[in-house]
Amino acid sequence: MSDTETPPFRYTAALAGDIELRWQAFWAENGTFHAPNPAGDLADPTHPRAGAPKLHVQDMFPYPSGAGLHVGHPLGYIGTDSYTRYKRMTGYNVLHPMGFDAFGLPAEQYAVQTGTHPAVTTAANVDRYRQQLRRLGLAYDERRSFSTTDPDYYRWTQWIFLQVFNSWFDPSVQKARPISELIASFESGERGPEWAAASATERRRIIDGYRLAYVSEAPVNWCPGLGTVLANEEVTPEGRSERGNFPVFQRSLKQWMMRITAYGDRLVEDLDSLDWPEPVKLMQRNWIGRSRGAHVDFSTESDKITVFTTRPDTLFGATYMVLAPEHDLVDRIVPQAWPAGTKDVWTGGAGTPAEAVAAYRAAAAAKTEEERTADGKVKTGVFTGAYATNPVNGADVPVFIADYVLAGYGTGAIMAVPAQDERDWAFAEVFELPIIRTVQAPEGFEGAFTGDGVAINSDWLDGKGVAEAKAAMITWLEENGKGTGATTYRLRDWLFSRQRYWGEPFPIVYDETGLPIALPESMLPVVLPDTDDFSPRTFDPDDADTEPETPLSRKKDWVQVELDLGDGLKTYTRETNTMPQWAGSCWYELRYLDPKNDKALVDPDNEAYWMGPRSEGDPGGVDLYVGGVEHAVLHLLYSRFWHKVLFDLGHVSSFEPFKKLFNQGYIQAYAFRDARGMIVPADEAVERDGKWFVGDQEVYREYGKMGKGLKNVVTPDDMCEQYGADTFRVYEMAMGPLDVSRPWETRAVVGSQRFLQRAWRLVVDEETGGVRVTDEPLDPKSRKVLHKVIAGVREDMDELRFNTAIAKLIELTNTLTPLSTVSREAIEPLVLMMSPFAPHMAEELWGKLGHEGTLAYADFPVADPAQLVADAITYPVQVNGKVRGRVEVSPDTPEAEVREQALAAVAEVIADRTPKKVIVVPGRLVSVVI
RNA sequence: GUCCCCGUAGACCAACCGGCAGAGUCGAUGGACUCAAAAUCCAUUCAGUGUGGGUUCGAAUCCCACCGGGGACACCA
Repeated sequence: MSDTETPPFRYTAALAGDIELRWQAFWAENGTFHAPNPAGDLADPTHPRAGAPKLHVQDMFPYPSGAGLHVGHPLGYIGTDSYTRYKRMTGYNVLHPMGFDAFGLPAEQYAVQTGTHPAVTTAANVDRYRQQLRRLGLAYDERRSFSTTDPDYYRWTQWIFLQVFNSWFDPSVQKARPISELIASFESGERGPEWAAASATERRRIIDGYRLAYVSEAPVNWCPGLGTVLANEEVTPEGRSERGNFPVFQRSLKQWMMRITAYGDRLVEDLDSLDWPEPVKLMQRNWIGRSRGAHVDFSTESDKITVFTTRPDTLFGATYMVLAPEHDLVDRIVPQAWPAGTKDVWTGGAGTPAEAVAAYRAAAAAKTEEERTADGKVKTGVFTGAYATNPVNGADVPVFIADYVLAGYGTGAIMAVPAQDERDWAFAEVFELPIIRTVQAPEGFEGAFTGDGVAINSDWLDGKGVAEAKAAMITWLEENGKGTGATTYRLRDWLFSRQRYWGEPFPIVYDETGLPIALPESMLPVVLPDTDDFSPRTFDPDDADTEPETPLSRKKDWVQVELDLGDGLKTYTRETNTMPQWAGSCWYELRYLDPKNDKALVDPDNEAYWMGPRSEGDPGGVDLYVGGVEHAVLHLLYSRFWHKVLFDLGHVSSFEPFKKLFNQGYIQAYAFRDARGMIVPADEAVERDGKWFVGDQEVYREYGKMGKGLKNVVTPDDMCEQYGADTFRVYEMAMGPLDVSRPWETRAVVGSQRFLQRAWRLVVDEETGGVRVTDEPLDPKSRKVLHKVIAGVREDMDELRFNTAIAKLIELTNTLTPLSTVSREAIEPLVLMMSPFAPHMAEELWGKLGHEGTLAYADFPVADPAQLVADAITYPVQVNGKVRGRVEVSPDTPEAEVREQALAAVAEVIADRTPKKVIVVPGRLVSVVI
């Protein structure tokens, strides 16, 4: 291409780049996108939006990787940027911040690989991300940006940890309360006499048992390959680590936990107050897994076995019991020899119950999780030799162990009711156990009946429906001391410690008792000590018998610390675990509100303004939160939990962090393999006659994530270089609805560039650079189009339908293009409406149209209702569903008149037949039935 | 296996509460400009809505079944 032949003032990538860098500098210098707070340092009563209605829109912040952004990453950011620019122009005080989630495993692993300190690589990555985002013209209030690794930020992460540590959950009010209130209640003696008799250390231990953050020795997910323990949420159903895909083993280790289970009910129930996609709500409900039912006690000769059941109404049909193989009671109930009546299939061929149990346990332990849960697998198990007594009818039922009962759920023991449970049915068939129906199944029904029906074979329950029978049975159990109503959760407490370096240190020390002591707020932040020795101790991924070792524990001079915590100067030992990656992202939405506040996490006035509830029942929270569906459980559950704790303790007025959630789609890309199956660079593939070639070699197309592995990465930098940021933004927004995933196609980007070029040309003469716009009024027909487009664009913007909004803007541009004069009446609204998507070009044109400064606070165009009324309506006239004619009438024509004209228009088709029915749909069509 | 979402021109996507299947983009074809090409501009092209039923005056839209794609859950008592 020769520059001399391109018109000198054409909107090319080079010109776009020039305009874009200029406006980005302007916005930064003038603080154009600073949002005023009601209180504190960021308050600004002179700001055009001070005191205006607020709108808090947020993206899930990125984890800055070494690879930088590809074109898929900013999709949501551009969406929220366009949306918030629009809302700002309609009068809102918009908060649209961006930060960086920079602690965590990947940064540390990258650092280990490269031998560079994670602080260095993280800072470099954050820097690069900032540059890339700035280049796209994203309108962030940069004063509110932070990384979770900033000590000023994680000081407050640690502060929240202290709040959690210094609280307990009071079930009587279903909320967290300060631990001091619990201590006071113990000291008053209202919680029994043990307190008075307890030593100081014992008292601490008692209290520690109530805290929302606590240390416990419990089975946890130990991942030798990563050298750390993991939360349940971080382990895949296959029993491997979500990150790195290493084997995970159950080990009993001493770890920090957070009592998220206390919030199970509220985490389920408050979902109803949220405007979230249903699938995400469902995933959270599934994960929490609340079930209501009863604990029922079955007695054996020596012990009592408590089971959890959701179907206490079927107790009369319980014909055997099953314990998880690991259940504590198994060894105690196993008798010396098989009792009389033991069937052969029950013994697994073993000579004694003890041998059978041992053999079964060994076999179960050797199985992988996949084998254990394999679809359609036959039930296995073995008789323990013991019998228990069904509390409702005194029947003796055999007790089995089987791996279909999980140790970690409920009590690890079940009563088996084969007639009403498919799993129990399958087991009963294998082990020849009796099946007694206790719910009337439909005629001819085979198998376990889990539906609703009338109780049968159940003595005093007979005739009751399932719900009624459940309630009656729970009452009976409680009155007879055989059980209680109970609710269980699949959700486990949150394993909160990691044996890694790159995370927030705990604000915790230990004294000689080995019990944890919270550091006072005045000692925050506990700064992560610098070290060259940051590599975690990892192990052979398959070696379960290894012990985690925290990198911080090697830093002896840091671990041993002299402090005065009220008892004079003493030596303490620091906690050497660090917090999990989720900690920093659990509350960042709050810090954006008041990022510089060093007195409080967030000033209450600022929190109430940006996130407070607006009406009764309103949970408050971020008005719009946009991000990928992959955070449906982990991040969104943890942050809801922390938010509720902060709410209970009075630090925030909203009881949910994110009122509306929107899941954006993904941009994926084609990748190509040659005949040998090797990936070839996607940008070298050329299409010919429906086939793809690199040179003369045919290659084969597939579809997947954009990434190095598939050699199909396209970066925003490439796009800015080739087309400019505005073109890139318009393309991403125009290619489809924000929530739909779609393939990237670089060659289609030119369409968006052409659109911007046409719009540019409406204002600027490509040869002279002069402004072509006149003050002559627009012709009436185009005016109608203009107002129709304004009305449509507003509607689309409000609903986040950016693709259709852009289509309307293109339509308007295409309407104006052939006109001989370019009227200001049309151009100014067009420029304003384009500005959310192509802000740099719009600013530039706005200036050329004679305006000073930025258009960021200009009023978004409003449609004139008078212009939205059509001059004439053309009614298609259908006869028996087929269009047979048309009539054109003025919009205010009465229905009867339309009907008459329509019938006249199709008189020939109707001929001498009599219409059975004539339907006039006002403004739409006329349908004649003959 | 169960549940959820989605199938519309060659590709990406529109079509509001059931009312004439097309707003926009790419591609393709033709033309203008050019010595030529690129870029740009103008014009044209193309589906009857995954399949089969049903409801309705009228179905892409609602209902049922099936096919295809994507996602979630998968012994949670």
